[in-house]
Amino acid sequence: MNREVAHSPSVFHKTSMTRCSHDFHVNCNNCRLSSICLPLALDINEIDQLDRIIQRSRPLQKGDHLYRQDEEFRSVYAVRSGSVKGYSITDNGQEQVTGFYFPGEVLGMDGIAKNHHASSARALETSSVCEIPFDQFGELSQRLPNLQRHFFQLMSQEIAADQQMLMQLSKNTADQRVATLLLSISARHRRRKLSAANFRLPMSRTDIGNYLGLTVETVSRVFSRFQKLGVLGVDNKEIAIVDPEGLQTMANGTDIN
Amino acid sequence: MNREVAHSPSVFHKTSMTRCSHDFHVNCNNCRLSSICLPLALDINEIDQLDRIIQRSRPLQKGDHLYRQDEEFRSVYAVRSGSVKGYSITDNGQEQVTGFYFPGEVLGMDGIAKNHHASSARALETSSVCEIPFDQFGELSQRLPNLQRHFFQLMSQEIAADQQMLMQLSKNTADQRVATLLLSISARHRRRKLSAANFRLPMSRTDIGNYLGLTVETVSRVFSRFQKLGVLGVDNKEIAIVDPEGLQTMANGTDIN
DNA sequence: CGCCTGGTTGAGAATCATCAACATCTGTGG
DNA sequence: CCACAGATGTTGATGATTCTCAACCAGGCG
Repeated sequence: MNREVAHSPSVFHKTSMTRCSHDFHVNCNNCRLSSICLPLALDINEIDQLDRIIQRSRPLQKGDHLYRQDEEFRSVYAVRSGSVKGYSITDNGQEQVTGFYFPGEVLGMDGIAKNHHASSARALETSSVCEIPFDQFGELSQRLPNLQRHFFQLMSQEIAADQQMLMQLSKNTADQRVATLLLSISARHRRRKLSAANFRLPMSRTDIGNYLGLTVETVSRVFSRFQKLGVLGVDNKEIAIVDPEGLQTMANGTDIN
Repeated sequence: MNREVAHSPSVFHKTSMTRCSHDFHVNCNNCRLSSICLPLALDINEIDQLDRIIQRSRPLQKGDHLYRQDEEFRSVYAVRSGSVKGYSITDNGQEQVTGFYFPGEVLGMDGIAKNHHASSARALETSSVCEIPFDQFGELSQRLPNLQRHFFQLMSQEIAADQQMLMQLSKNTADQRVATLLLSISARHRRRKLSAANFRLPMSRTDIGNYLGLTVETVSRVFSRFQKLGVLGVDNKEIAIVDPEGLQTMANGTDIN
């Protein structure tokens, strides 16, 4: 059971003494997120088998890494609470934010191909995650068709989402991009039975800009403009969607079709 | 109407397009592409099982669809010859090219999630493809760990590639985007043991622009500029990479950091 | 209290889109 | 085989969105 690896800086590989000390009672069956997370397609017995390979550690602090680019790939992760930012660094040292992950969402799948993580992931706030060792997961999904199928679907979803994002970056204005991101975050809150209208953005303006292919300044201006138009309420990271329809219109492109 | 080729015609070795693609008894075992395609990770016996579920139809003509957006998802496809364009249509009717697929490459995986294709795919030229019915494929990969693993990797690769593309669109100039695309196509030719320096682009300038988030005019100008700089030879769709290093420099960003 | 990070706002600059004209290619039918 | 028409590609002039540079403000923390 000694999987601790000295060369790895990830928190997961140096928490042996704290694992299971507080969280042993959390499992997939009693997890509020099971209906939108990996267990989604499984029956009780299957969930139990999945649960047995999942590792839960103590919460990550803001800024802690789940994994780093080029590190050996071992696991995929499901966010349990908090939020996580995925990003990668180009050859010439620029950062590109590749996604934001909220509770119930799975990340790390881009590392499967090369057995090394193609991106890094760090907590945007205090967060906890479930680690799913991929070797064991592969074996398990060999035995559970439902699990295999669901994971295929999960990866497919990620592909489709990324392509949606390509569209964003390729065709949309700054206004449209920001509006779309806010609507996406709103929808993900709704999925978790949280307020779709009022929420706190866990990421910085810089991260938003980076993700959307815009500068901080532009993002800030868009927020201000939306507020002035009465579509949004903006108080630093607190966001209120005052006029959802209006925001949707902005996302579609201001001009009438 | 004689074509007066005023610009460096010597760099071109016209690529012959007359390869016979209607082999009658094509199978994965005798396919030239098996080492870079789905069979990659399988042994002879396993390839045979895979081969048995693959359907091969007569070649597609230029413009023919493999599948259309929103159509029910049944299969993924591997390109055997020719080339394919993936694209989707937004709510407001705009087209977004999501990828170009060359022999040995697999497409259609974005349809798995919702059981409906999230994009369309059409042949850019006369092409043949292998159709892989996904139900059977799922069952088979249930029995063949190697196949499951390889397909996980394939999807992961697609995710990583899309995220790479996000970076492109988000951070790079027109020059960098075009340079990167050309280098990508070049590398994929090399993988198939074809000339990495001289090839024919199967897609239109419009498609390139659409894919890269640029207008046709911009793409055209970049091509002209690269030619003027002695990096490329451009004769309509025939491309000669005259100075690969130079092109790589353009892809990285012209300015030194 | 002052520093530092993160956010906002303004003015000017740059890249790329748009509009427009023209050139070239393709393929179809005479 | 040629002629023509529509599609595709090229080039130029102009303009808009967004970036860059810069100043300033606000909040958190030593």
